[in-house]
Amino acid sequence: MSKIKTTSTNFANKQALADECSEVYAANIIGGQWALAICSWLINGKLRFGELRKRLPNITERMLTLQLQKLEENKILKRTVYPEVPPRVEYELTPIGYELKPIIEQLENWGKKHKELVFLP
Amino acid sequence: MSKIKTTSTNFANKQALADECSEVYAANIIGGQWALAICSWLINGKLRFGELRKRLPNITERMLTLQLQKLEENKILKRTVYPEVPPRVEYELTPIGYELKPIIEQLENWGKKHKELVFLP
DNA sequence: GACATTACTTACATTTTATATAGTACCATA
DNA sequence: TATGGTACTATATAAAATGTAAGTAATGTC
Repeated sequence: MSKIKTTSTNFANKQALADECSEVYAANIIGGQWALAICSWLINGKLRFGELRKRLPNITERMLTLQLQKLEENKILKRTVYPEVPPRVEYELTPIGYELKPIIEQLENWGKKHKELVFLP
Repeated sequence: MSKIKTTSTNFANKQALADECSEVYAANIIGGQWALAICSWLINGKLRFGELRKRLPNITERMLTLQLQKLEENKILKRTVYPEVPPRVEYELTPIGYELKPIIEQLENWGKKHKELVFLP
């Protein structure tokens, strides 16, 4: 999809870190700008492309497509195409995708706590 | 520190998402290339600048500095300068920083599981 | 035959993030 | 006076991620 340079230092560093640090590896998978938000929505059940787009008001179709593709490649979600016109495509978390649920919940709690700490006197 | 354009669409989107999604907000804080790795090391106790650098073999001093500054700004870690020559600077997680521990552990477990799923037949 | 609908592609521009390389300040010690 | 160690800073460049705008395919309905 998007072209990454496998000869770059950045690529090498990312690989090396991900190899020895599973938490960094995990963060690389769900760390895209929209990836976590997409997963958060899908935890409540499958959604169509257009439904996701509505729930992420400012996302462009291109970005949504890219993020969904990346998540599909990483086996976080399953894409189902129905042979209809106009097309209908549904996205659903895989089992390993659903296992992100407790992590997302904890991130949410930590985030709320951090916000209070930082923004309130 | 690094200059972000507060007038960009990207910035606006990030803000909007982080505002309504605390998990995305959290991911933005610990999602830097090296940030999570730094936190992972500091969970075991305070470290000096040079010690961190040794533990992250490929990081440049500039990157380490930037990430540490960002983490300090976000109150994830505390920086202590000792008035000596040559200088000695220690970095230590704050209480809210230490609260990342269970998240990091879960991310690590999930990452390991995901690796098995993807890389083994 | 023109049009609407949905889920994408493609080409290109901009913004953000990361790396490379060189330099600085401080002062104790040689 | 020169050297060494530590934790940075400055500037330039490369790479990656994100955004903009336009198009495509398929087919049922008007």
